Amino acid sequence: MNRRAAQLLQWYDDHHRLFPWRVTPSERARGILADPYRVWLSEIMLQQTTVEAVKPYFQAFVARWPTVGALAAASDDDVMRAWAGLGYYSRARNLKKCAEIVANELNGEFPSTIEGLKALPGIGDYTAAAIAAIAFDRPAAVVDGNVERVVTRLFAISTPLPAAKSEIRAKVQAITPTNRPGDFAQGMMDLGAMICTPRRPACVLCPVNDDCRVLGEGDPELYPVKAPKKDRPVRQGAAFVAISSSGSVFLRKRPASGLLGGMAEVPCTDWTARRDGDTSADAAPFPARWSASGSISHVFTHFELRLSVYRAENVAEKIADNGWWASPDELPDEALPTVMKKAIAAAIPDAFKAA
DNA sequence: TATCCGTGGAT
DNA sequence: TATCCAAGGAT
Repeated sequence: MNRRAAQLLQWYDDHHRLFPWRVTPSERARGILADPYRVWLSEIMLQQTTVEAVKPYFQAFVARWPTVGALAAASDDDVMRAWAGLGYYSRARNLKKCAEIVANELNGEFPSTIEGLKALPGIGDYTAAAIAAIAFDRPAAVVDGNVERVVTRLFAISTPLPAAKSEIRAKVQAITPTNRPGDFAQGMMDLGAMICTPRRPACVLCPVNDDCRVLGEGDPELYPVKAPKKDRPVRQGAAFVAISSSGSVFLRKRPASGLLGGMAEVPCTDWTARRDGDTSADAAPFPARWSASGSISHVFTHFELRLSVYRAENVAEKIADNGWWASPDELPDEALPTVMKKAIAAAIPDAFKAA
């Protein structure tokens, strides 16, 4: 084993983080293996998402659906409701598809190879390598944002991301040991999260600081070099919160693909970058006594949305038939993305407050 | 390769 | 307040 890997593994033994989905190094040494289902579920949830945000969702999912078979047997709507608030909802749609394939076509067993894993929906280069290494002890090159940062610093790779990805992957493959590749991968990610951080890295505590090119000759904070980001345009529209005489709110289901695909919404106008779009009550989906109820702003990855919110009370439930009416009790459990909860809260301030 | 796709916490 | 960014994938 190369010296970097040995030092990294020793550091991981001493300083690894504990997570509900993780098997500790000592457990692994005693022959306890990670459950591929839990590894897969956690890796999907952790894509572009912080550990603290994932923890309660992971616990709720494994409590409700302990096996891939149980998840495959769940309804699509139940899965989307359980995912609501975590973001990137295509992950939830692909999660369900993947569970069905594994449960129904693969005898309930996840593939152990990169190729087999990558063939499944929602599993790309990173996740395939992570599952192969962590759940099956395959010496796969696991490259996430943490590893990109660690490796560009270790080897002083100044090619901007994402062009540097292939170069980084080759370096990671070269230093990945055949013994304990899963612990090595998790150790590299822990190192990036705790020591080799984006700002003010704790190089004095780093187990491989004696072999880091950037630390010797430059400023680690300048790595990785990234391509410049695009600016974020503003779009605007109007949202309409219709309330029935019993206090229920009218909801619709969004189209299955695209932004917030398959999630619930209150009726909205188009979200347009144009400034001359109609965001008045005249744009309402059906006639009612609409009154202005403030506005909300929500930042997506590639645009900022400003919504004028209108509310109407005592709306006859028969007036709209392309959705459903959610009672105050049901509302918090609907598959509502955060932007929709904001819009509803602007019209009904206590809609999502604990009873 | 570039773009689309959420959310919330840290700085 | 503005920006970054966190265990990326699909197209």
